[in-house]
Amino acid sequence: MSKALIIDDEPQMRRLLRMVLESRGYEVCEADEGQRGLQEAAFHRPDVILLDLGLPGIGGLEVLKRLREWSDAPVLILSVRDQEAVKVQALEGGADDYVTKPFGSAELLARLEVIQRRRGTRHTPEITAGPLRLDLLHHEARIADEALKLTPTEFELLKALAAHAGRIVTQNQIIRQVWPGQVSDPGEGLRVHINHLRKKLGDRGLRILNEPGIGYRLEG
Amino acid sequence: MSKALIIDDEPQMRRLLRMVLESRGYEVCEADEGQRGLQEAAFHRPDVILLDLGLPGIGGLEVLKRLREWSDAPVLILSVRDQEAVKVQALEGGADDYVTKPFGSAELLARLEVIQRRRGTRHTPEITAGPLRLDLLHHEARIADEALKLTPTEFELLKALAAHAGRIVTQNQIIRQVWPGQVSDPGEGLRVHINHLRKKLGDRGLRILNEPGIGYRLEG
DNA sequence: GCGGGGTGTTAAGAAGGTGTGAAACTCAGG
DNA sequence: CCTGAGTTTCACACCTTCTTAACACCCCGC
Repeated sequence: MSKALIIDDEPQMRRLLRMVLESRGYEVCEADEGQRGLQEAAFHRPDVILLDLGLPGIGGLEVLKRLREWSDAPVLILSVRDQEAVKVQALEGGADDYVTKPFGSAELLARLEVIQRRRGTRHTPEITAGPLRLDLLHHEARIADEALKLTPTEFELLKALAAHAGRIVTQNQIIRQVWPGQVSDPGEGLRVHINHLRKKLGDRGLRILNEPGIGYRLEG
Repeated sequence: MSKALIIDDEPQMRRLLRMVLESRGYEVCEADEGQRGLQEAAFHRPDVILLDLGLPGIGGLEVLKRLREWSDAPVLILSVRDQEAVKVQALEGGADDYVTKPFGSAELLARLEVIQRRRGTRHTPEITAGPLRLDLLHHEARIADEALKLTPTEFELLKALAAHAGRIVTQNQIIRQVWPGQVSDPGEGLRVHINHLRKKLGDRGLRILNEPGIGYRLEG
């Protein structure tokens, strides 16, 4: 059973959506405003999010932006006609599809299933690599349920490596991710942080290997 | 066992509702008029409220409005046909669902359970974390039955931490929840309130730990 | 053996985040 | 207008983290 989150300020629209979704077997939660929508998303980890662009307070685009900081959940935009420009912005900002009000329930359900299948129903705000689990929402790292105490830079670095676990990650790629804004930094301190990470990882089945002249590889 | 409050001016309707509800195991209390309904709601803290829109004196909408100033209890509206406009107003005013008179007992009970379950998972009237208990409805905080005297900000802050007790809560997450509307505030005063909270928590098995550069964690 | 590029390790100063007390400000109630 | 609770701002000491620098090392080709 999939969980869906509705973020829309109009109670009638929420009610309509809830009926349609629940009739199809979705578990539904709602938010009437962007801020609360983000909280609900963090709390319920919905499998799909229906987001109205015309929200009061922080707008739909802003909600999407903040959501995408930690969540990969598929997002279906609900828009009215004459919002073409904003719609494009939303799609560029990480939305998966949109429907234009008014819409039929059949169309809505169809698009929902498409974007969920496309994403593979994966929405986890975490990265796993062997025994390692990174909780991006809480900035927590665990190896087999044992918490690691990492500094922000170390966490970001490990995230970069774990996102492509088993494959080489270029020094440039790492630097761009950990130190945004730097362009062609020689990566002075990178070696130091790699060193720290290796010590903290210890001997628990995870190793950071060096590929001379290229970058690093996380092996588990 | 759930408590239900009936607010309706027709004695026959109250009698019918009471029978249906009690047969399902509800504990029932009644009010024949809006003002009294609010008093009953405050006194009995019902788990669900059945509210007739066609009340004499202060109308159903007004009752709902005043109720929502302090209560999150799910409200089921009882309406007659040809009250579409008012029904919509009620839903916008915070009602959870409605049934149209005349209605079958099966439909009534089904809707009751839906709106209770809907509120039940999330809108928990309280949050607990170890010895700590937060009563969200009355803004009361207790540690092992000993009341804490918290300011509104401190309460909201503790709520944010307790909702994810044991896990890190990012500074951004805290700021967004406690000071909605701020965007990228550096969180000047956050440290001060954390300080106050720590003093008030004292040494009672609850600690607020800092994760430098990331956020805070409530440990119990 | 020697030198050079890249890497691992360590230490220390620089930078930035945090704890804390007190003062300034806001705002409702008397 | 004053008062007091609550909130925000400020200043400064303190601590963690980041960066920088220095040096040892290891693998190569020469």
